[in-house]
Amino acid sequence: MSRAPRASTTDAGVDTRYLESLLGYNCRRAALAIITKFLERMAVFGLRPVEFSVLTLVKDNPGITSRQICDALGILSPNLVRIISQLDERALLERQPHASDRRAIGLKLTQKGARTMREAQAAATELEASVLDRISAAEYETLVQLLQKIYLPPR
Amino acid sequence: MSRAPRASTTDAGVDTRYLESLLGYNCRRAALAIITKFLERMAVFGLRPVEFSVLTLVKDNPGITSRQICDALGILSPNLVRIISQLDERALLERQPHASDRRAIGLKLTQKGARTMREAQAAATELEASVLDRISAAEYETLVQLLQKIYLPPR
DNA sequence: TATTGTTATACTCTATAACTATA
DNA sequence: TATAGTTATAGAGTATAACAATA
Repeated sequence: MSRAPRASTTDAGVDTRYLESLLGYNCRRAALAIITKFLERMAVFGLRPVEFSVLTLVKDNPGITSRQICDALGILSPNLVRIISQLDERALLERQPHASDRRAIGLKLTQKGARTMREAQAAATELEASVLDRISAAEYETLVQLLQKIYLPPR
Repeated sequence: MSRAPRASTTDAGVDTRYLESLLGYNCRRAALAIITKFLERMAVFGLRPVEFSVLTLVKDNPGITSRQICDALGILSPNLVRIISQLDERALLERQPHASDRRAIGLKLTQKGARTMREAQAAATELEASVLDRISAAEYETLVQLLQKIYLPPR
């Protein structure tokens, strides 16, 4: 694990080499750069990253519960309540009684929600493609796979 | 840019494939996983990620100003004031009049700060090494380089 | 007129405890 | 006794406006 790579020094002559050798620092800076563009592009749909993620899970898993969303996204249930309520008020999803468990609530997209997500995911895919200005398609695939090895439980 | 990789479905049978195809999502999840370990490991030094980053910059750039730190880390000056004050109160760094600009304040580590950072950076390097349980040394190097291509201005 | 450091402040995000209704 | 969803609330993190001292 070599501790001193290439980027000697940043803009104003500040030595940032040590920080740039740390994986957590680089992940966070890269995530921030990408999310900033995501925020700008998704503003037209009124969707922040969490809302986009929640609606994606509801789309691909009709009848999913809040608990399952929390587990999948790593967020806490009290913090999901308002998000779901607001998406419901905006008529992007609807809550329906769960088949077997009367404590739980199944979620599914409304027609409006489905339409919005078709457009939003198309925009997200465009954004993904735009990183190919900086890295090759092969590097992109490698990057995604390596990131998943970092945070996904080993299979 | 292929849109449906390997990890079919997560723990509770939830389909997360689309999210896992997005770079921003993967970066954020990986960053979160790494930062969680960082928080645990650095608790003994009482250092959060920002404080670790600030002290690192002060260590490698004695006399650095708040403005330069803000630029390098991408944080806003009003939010740095308290961080610097607290590090000063803890006697980890000290403020000294700037040589040429009487508006600015130069920062440098105290002896205690230097000692703390020697230990903290050793711990950080250990943490870096621990990701080699999940990826190879070559993959590690590749990952860091690709992440920097994402967020650093092209050179 | 612009910049460094600062205060005050607001808004979002994240985290914990505790309640209800079901299981 | 445990779980799904909820409420209330506290603490981080992040954002903008405005000021004093200096450039």
